[in-house]
Amino acid sequence: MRLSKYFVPTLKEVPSDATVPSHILMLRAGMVRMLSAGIYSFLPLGYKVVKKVCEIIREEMDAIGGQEFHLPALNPKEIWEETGRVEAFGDILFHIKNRDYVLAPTHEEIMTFHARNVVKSYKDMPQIWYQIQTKFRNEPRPRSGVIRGRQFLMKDSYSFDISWEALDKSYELHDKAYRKIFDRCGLKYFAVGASSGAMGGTGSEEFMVKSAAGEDTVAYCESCGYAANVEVATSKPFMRKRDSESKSVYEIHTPNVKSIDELCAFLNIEEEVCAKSRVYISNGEAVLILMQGNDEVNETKLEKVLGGNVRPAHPDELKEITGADAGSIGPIGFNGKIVADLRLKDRNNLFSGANKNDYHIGGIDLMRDVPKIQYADLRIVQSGEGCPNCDKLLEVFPAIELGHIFKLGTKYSESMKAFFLDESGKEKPIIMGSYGIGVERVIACFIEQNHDTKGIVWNKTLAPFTVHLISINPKNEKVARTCETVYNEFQQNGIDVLYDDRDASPGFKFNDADLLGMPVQVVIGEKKLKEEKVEVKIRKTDERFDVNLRELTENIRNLIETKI
RNA sequence: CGGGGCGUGGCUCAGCCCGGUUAGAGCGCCUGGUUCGGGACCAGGAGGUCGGAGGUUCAAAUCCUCUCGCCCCGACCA
Repeated sequence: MRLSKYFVPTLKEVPSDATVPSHILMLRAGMVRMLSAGIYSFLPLGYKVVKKVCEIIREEMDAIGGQEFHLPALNPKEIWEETGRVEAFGDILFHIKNRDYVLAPTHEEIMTFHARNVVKSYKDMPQIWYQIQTKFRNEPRPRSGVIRGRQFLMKDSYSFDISWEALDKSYELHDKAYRKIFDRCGLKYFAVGASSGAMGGTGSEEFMVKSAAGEDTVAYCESCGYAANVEVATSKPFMRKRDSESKSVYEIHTPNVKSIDELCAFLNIEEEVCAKSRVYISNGEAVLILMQGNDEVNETKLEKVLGGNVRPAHPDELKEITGADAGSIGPIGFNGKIVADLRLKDRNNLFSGANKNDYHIGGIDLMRDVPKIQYADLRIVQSGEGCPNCDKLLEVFPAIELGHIFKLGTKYSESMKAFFLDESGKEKPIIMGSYGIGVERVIACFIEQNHDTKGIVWNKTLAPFTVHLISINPKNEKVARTCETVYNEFQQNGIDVLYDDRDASPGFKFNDADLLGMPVQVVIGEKKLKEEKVEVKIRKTDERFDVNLRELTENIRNLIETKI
């Protein structure tokens, strides 16, 4: 492709509304343009990458027996009402105004609709059906370019099996396929166990990429591979022991002392001897939660302990329940359920609020003074704490979810009456799984992981072109003629080449080439041509060397095979 | 949905607080010429209802009200 005829509007300056590297670079490299918040147009160069990712996905899905479909994005609302998901999705689901249609945010219902009409016998299974298609979700806040959009491309697949054991196989196949896909794309990723959320189901795994632009927070152990969303992550934090002697309880006047830090400074004590109080409302009942020092309450864990939803008490409720405002609440004199984090188990000589504004209490012995206390793991895990599975340390960081695999079970087959007859002629619901990959996220994550100050650094798998051919001075006849020859020869040898034949200054072309980031650059200029040589540059390493013109194609082919 | 910020040629921004010539700059674009190994130079030129609507005023990019859009933080997130 000749750059002079190719629509690649590169930008020298950073567009003002982009902040994350992948977004900035996709705009600057002329891959995408925004149409509206969370809605992006892919330009030719960007779409070429999309097609490459899709092709890898297709190959790996086909390899596990997947069959590609193409389902409508426009769906009758009544199918979605069969599973109750019109309500479940709420405002996220786009509704068509002049007919009872919705824009599909995912396709469990539609796949199940087709399955129930044709998959009637145990002999018809297993099936793996997939598609790569545009999804629509009315995200309240799209962000980070294509990472969270209102319209996006997703590979979604669905497995139909006769038993849970068979589902395990389909799930395993997807797990392996996903790893191959992400490996082939050159992504550094890891898999975490996750709660299946509103999708329903019994088991799920998320494929994540570490990134500052991520919206999930995960705890990860480099050493043993333990990885979990912080919502469910556990750790081995440092546990402070009970002092050998317990002091008796005493009240301290602490005017204007609210936070743990203020308390520590005021009394000149360590954070570890403080029991921070939080009041939650669970099933209409006030529960006091005690955490050590500045440890934060993990509400997901708390909900599991208390059963059902929890919410923090409002300030006026606090006053009514405890007699004090936030900052002066504590376990002594609190009438109600008390749950403390494991880090406080059986501890003594603790400081906490007095349930009286501007007063704290010291010398608290949880064994002696708070007899009805219950203990549970309630902390949000933090970086540097011990991995629960090995003796190394955890790292906590934000991550982007690339893909998600679920064991759905019978949620959809039962509500939509997708039944089959087993060997004994008994009617049973189909056992389903669903599996998704965000196509644009694969691209954005790759760029997040593979860029430098000058631009994108593609690998040969995803690069829109393998070689970027730069003509230094196209007005020089020999340069122009040589470039044309090389360009043709590359193409005849199956080397996908982008040829910068524009009449622009060398620096301009070099910078564009670095921005676009093709793995290999071939520079043809008058100077080196005098010795029948051209310069070859590896984008990733910035390595440059001269190659004899006559050996160029052979050399580049070797380079592609071995070095990039 | 709460908080903050922004909206001025294609892009990045200045001007706004304190209203007053013809609304500026850099980049990009067009024409001609020179140049050609890391975002070249000279000369000439095109391009703006200052997001939109209403109001105040002799006078509004500038002040006020409403509205739309975009970004960031939070809430939410299959």
